[in-house]
Amino acid sequence: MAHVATPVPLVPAPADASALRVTDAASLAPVISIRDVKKRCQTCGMRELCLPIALTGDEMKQFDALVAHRTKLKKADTLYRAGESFHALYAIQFGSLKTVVLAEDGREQVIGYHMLGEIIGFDGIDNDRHHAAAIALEDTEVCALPFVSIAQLARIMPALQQNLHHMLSTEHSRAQSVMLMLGSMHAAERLATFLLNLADRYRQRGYSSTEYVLRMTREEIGSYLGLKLETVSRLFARFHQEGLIHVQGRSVKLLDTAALKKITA
Amino acid sequence: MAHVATPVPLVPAPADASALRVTDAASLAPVISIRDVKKRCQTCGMRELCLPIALTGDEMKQFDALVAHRTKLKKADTLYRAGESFHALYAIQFGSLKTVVLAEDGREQVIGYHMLGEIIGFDGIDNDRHHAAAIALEDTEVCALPFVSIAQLARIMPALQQNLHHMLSTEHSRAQSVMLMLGSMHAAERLATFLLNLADRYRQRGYSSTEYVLRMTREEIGSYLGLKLETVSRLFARFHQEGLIHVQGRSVKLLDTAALKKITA
DNA sequence: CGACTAGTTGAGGCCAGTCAATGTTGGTGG
DNA sequence: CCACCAACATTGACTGGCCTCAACTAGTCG
Repeated sequence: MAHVATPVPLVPAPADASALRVTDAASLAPVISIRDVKKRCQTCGMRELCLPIALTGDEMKQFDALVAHRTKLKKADTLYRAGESFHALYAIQFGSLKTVVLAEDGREQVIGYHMLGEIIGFDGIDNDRHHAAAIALEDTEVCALPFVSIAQLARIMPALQQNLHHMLSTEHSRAQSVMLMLGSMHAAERLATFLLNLADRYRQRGYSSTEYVLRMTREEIGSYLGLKLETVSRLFARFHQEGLIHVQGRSVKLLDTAALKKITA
Repeated sequence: MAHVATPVPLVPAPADASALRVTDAASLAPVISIRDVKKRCQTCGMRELCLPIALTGDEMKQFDALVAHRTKLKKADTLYRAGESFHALYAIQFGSLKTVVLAEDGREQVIGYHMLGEIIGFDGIDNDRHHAAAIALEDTEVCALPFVSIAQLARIMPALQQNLHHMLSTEHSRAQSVMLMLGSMHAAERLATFLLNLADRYRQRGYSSTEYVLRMTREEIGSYLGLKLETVSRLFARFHQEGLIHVQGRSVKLLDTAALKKITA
């Protein structure tokens, strides 16, 4: 069963006064000295995609200082649950997560698939509680960025403010695209859109855009696309047969992206 | 046919130097003096729901000063189109608008229905272009809030910054709910959810929550809900027959909200 | 008054869902 | 290392909900 991740301090927290309680959520709060966090934004491979893009060296240092801690998640671990109090955004260092919302009757729907370099948690800002839950799909590591600190820093650092606005807006645009997909596309169009979208995001990250490994089960993909797992499975088979892709379990190879693109339009 | 609205200055713009070109989009830019805008935030009935909530009197004045102009829209007028350059958010004074996104093949999907007191335009922040179009569903009036000014003011006015973040996040949460609806609900559940959502929003605005007039056609409602207009029409008839609602064209009266709520879950 | 748009209602078809059986994969412990 | 098990995936047969097509009505505006 999935359990809540207990953030692992990279270095044992010292017992002296420099130890700082970063958050108020007792169950999640690690006692950890900020000075002891080893990895820094300056050396982070993801900084090009993260909040501090376009910051000067000095600004970067200030931003770096507010990173509360890094959290390691194992597969199926929960980063935050729906209804849980919000205090931080999370930058994904590596790995991937899904975000899910629950209907009142218990049905759940995957509404997001997030990979390294992306920032999640925006849904908690408006009423200090998360609407969705975030669950790791594999071994994953995230940086916790306390939101009050970000907001504070954004006031004196226009570039950071702009980045924050951009990220919030990008999330919104992404959501709009998903709505378009769910509202007006057929099953095959949805899957093709999904496969091409993944290809694009892997390409942006310097990975192969034609060959990748899915991190979600057929059921999770189906949930994200508003389809049943059997439908997803059948579509994979059909695309494979038609020579558009090669599928072997979760390994996917796009063979004819032009044809896939044609399906989406 | 829908045509782009030409914002009507409330007072003829003077020809002197105080005339200020508020925007660069030539076709949309009204030449209007900021000093001549009559209505102020202080006297606006919508200020409780708008960006300046919780601002002090002095802060409110500063915010008020940045409101570039008010725009009057007739039914079917376009406030902004997809692809158009972004420069302002819009606060809806009265009336309502739909937001629509277009797929590459020309299909369009309604992704939002916005009423007085709401702020739209957030989708343009990330790459300075709007992703969706906003179209008036009736005679409507909006305040244009230049985004650079808002951002600037937010840096020195934490309450405004917080409001801005909240609004962006609320939009995100709303989008998540729509995704849940489109991805995992049946036709009847979707319509019931829609009707109850409208009831709630009218209630928040001090209107009747059990009796209201729809501003959208069956086709637009269907597009928003991912259904065809015939399906929407049939569902209205069914709900009516079952005594859940009373429908007469676009006038709706909710008779059994408990039963409607039950349908959604 | 005619033309047009919006809405209703019916008949029939198809796409995706449901139910069910079987195959495959990956992790765990003997 | 292999056997076992559970989770994941595939495939087939059938069903049903929503879409499509179509005819008709009601209301609106020039």
